[in-house]
Amino acid sequence: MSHFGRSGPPDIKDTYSLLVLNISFRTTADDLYPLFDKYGKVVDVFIPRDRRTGESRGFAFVRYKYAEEAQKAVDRLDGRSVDGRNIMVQFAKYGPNAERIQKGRIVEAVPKSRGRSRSRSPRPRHRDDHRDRDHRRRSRSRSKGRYERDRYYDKEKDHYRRSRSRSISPDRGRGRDRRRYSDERKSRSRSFDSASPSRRSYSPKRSASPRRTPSRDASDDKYSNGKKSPRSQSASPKGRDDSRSPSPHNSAEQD
DNA sequence: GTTGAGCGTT
Repeated sequence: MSHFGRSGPPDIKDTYSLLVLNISFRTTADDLYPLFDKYGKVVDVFIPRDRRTGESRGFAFVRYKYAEEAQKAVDRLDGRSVDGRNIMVQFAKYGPNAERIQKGRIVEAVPKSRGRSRSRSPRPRHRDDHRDRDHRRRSRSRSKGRYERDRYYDKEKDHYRRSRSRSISPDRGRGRDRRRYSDERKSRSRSFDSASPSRRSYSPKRSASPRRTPSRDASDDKYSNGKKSPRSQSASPKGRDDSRSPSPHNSAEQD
């Protein structure tokens, strides 16, 4: 039973989710499970991964069966050195089962009886200040470089859109690409053909121009969510590439 | 090979 989150949340009825932050990017659920399981009954361990790269986002969710055990793990593992990084363990708040928190005001934390009378690390937490959660997932990291690049294309986006609106219809370009990449779509990411400068035959000067509109971006994300990223996202990084290369054609990358 | 504030999936 090392596959957590493989089939979604197993049983979230009386479990308490803990948020583990500051973990290594290569830390897996199997690495955290034995660590947290020592302090209590761990029901599930889930590590969110990036949709595009599939890399770990640097935090995990450990679900305990009892709040007291969870609190104990928080107190014991909080600030602990894991994989060379000192992790931060705290109770999850914005989780899917956050309703119980506001309803019963349980806060998923231990009752006032125990309270956090033990010892708490006075770490500076400016999380409440940054309420823009949507901003964090975009510029989570080195993505900032892309962010600036997107802004740069933003001004050209309008010009680019006008050009192709009166000259080339989107259906024409897509129809051709879709026909050619019929078999590539299965193995290749859709982001590639959009970001490939060589693919833009009708606008070689502009080169890479994702021209991402909010609506398009949302749709694109949904597609990636439902079909493009079915890979396992749990403690099994072993067979992540085995199920994504059914094409015997090695020239799929070359045009 | 990179990054480091944060809150999650079938």
